[in-house]
Amino acid sequence: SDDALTAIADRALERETGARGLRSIVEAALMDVMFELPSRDDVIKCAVTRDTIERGLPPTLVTEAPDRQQRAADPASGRPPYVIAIPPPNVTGALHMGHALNNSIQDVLIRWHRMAGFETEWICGTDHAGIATQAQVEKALVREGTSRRELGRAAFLERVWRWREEYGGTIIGQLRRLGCTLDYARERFTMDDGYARAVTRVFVALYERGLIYRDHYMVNWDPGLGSAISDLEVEEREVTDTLWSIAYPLADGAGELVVATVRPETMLGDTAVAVNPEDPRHRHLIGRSVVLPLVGREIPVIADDYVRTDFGTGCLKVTPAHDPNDFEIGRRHGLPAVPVIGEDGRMTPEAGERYAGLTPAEAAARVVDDLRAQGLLRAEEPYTHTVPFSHRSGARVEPLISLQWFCDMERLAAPAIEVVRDGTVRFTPGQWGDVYLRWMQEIRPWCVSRQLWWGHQLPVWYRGDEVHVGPEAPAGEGWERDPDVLDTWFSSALWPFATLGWPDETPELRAFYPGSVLSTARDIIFLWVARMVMMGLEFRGEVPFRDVYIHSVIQAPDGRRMSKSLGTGIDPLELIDEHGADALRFGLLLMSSQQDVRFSAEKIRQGRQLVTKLWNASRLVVARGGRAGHATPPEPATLADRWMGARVAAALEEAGALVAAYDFSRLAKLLYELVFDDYCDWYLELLKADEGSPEVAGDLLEQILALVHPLMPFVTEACWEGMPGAAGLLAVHAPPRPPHGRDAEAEAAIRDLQEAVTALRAYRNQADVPPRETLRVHAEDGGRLAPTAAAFQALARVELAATPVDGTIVAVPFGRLHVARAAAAIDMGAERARLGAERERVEAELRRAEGMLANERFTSRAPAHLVDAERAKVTRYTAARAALDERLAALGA
RNA sequence: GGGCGGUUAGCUCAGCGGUAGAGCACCUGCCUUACACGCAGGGGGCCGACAGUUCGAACCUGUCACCGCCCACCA
Repeated sequence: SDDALTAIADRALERETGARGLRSIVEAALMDVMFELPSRDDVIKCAVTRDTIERGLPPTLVTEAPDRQQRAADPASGRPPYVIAIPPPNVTGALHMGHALNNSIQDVLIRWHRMAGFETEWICGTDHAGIATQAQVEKALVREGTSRRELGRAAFLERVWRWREEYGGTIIGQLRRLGCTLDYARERFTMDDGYARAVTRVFVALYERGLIYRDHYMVNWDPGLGSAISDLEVEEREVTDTLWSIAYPLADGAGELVVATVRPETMLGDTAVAVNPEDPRHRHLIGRSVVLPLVGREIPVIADDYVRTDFGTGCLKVTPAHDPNDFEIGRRHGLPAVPVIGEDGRMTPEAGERYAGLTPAEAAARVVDDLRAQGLLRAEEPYTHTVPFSHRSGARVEPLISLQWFCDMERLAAPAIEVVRDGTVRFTPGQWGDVYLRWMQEIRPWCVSRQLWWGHQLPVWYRGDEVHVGPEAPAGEGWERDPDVLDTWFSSALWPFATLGWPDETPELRAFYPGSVLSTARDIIFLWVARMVMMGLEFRGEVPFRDVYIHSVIQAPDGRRMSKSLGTGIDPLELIDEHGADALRFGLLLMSSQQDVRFSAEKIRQGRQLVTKLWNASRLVVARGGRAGHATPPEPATLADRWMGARVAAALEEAGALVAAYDFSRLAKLLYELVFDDYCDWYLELLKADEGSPEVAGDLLEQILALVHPLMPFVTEACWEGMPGAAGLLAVHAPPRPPHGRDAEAEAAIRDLQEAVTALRAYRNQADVPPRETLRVHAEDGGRLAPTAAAFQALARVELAATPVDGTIVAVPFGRLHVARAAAAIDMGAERARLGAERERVEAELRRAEGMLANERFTSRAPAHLVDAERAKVTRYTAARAALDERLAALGA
């Protein structure tokens, strides 16, 4: 391991000193390499259970990733670095399945590009998660019999910081267990000093550019939280309420108007009744007034297009203080707003003595009672509609007018729309780009202030009517800082550049902005992705990333959402304990898709099977004398070598395309098949039959390990370490090199071999021939099996006879195999039925193909190669049918 | 109310215009000295319904039926 360290240090020195003068990076990298890189034993720490030792099974790999990612970039290439900023997990959070999938994906991308020679940077860090964290600490305080208010702001914040020290960041350790090669050395936190500086700078700049302003406006008030929340934090839920019809007497005593409402308590704040100007039923009332029951206030009847004539009575009570629509109507007509529900979620004194202090629900009941007593209730009926609830606290959102800070989004959105339209930023799958655009085009102001303590306090000071926005209080006495903090997403929006030292022009910022890819779940496209694009463009003049990959959502096995509260969550850490991190990573990637998928434990088990397979295959190859570290690919000695080399080369090419397309499910599948089907089931079997050379087997294993490594870093690293000739970490291995290109001759020969071996195995099963029994076979094959005759005899356990033998005919696409075994051993009836069915299938296909060829419209219109394909099929099926006829005849049919 | 996605083998999912695929589960053989967390062989599907386009449709178009998600200020 000392050699490895030295080599890495040497390479780092050489590399970094040439790298665009990034002095601080050079020093940091060298320090890490020299003093902090764990030894190989730490990197590949294998927890070997008693069971695995006793049974000789492979180790269960549950280790942690290296502390420091290795940069293997070639600065001479001039390629831009490959950069991903992790979606910062909540500092107090625990790793869940979404994190596990998303970070597996990112690690594949990072490792893949690192091995491909890119300089890579995977920005690491956590989010302070204002509301979630504050809520957790508050809960703890309640258990201790105290509260946030009791402690006071300063003591409370101190407490949160301590909480963070104690419980925060465990998720980062969990990412290590997953094997993620983040840049742990440069871990950031959205509340660290440098980051706070960036947040302040952005707020002040946006204020100075006129994009941030303070206003009395209708906000979503979360009474549970005691704070305003943004539109995106509101969730509409269907609720069945009662729709009450209430009579409002006309002020002149000439009758009444009837309005309908599900919130009778808000009538206390009504300042008008609106009707549609086109409505003949009510037109004559416009400009007159009604007396608001229970209150006695005289309010006008106004005309507004917003009122529907086909709903309810056509009369709308207008409560500008507590309904977003009414708020707009109020602004249009200059109506006063009478707030009757306060920020504490209770009725205000303005609601009247009789109602003040009640909850809205209590007030509603009392209002209804009172109206009924006065004979003003006209009707009540059940009514199902959607009602806003807080995503955060679960409380029913109370729309009310409040003085808050807003960010005007329209100007910021314009260029962010453009970059997605013109493809500068590309979503995968592409449909999410449309979703993004639709939202951006109808973007509304963002309420960025929160009435919380944990977060970035607004850089705003007040003195009387004076307002100062800036990093510090202005000179002079009496300035008080705004107690509110910023929406957590405000700071998250700066993540791609604030983590790199902005607003300073640091070397990291110059080197690693803009990033390459953002990988995330779709639920934060608006909350986070869109805002990063806007802020990146506004403050760096460049998009923060070129590609946005939206991964699938993994649901519980029963199709419900995976969530702790539903009890449907599955803990990825337990899966790591049970199957190892590689198995989890692989399984999740295999599951992932363009659409939502249900979690299936089988996929994780499949991952584990691949781990085991690689381990066992490595043992075999090493035992046979295979080694790693060939400077140039060893010359293939056999057809099997050539064939397998071609398979690896093909897989390599395909894998590259799949990574580029973010198709991780297919990538996982491709590698699984390469290892199981091609390398183990065929090539290693051929190797055992001395039809492959250990030199090539070792080299191919090395390439396969390198290819699989981004998905399964632990087992591949362990296998690699066990190979003679292996030096250094596989993680910084050169990219897998295609051993040889296509090899038509070898591929054809091995295909013939596979067909013959498979046909004989099938025959053996049907004819109930013991696997150990060697069969005498005469091949009528036009010499097709000659190049692989020895392999054929070994794998099919046959002895080739030069002269014809009597017995059974086994058909292969290129001829017939005569097996010297009496057909009597076979269940004649069953065999005849089976062959008959097979013949029928072939016959049907033949008829279909002939039918197509007989159709003049097909032969004249379809592309030539498809017509040729059909002709070839006819030839093939005719031959197959003849062979089947022959076998049926031999059976005496 | 608007939009998006889904409906394919018992289960979880691929395939998206030219003979229906994988893994798991199932059945039958094998402890073949890398691996029984394995190997070999096999059974199983009118591709949600209906109509249309096409020489040809699981795949394209339309309608419908369920299921899921997102957006939305009709009291």
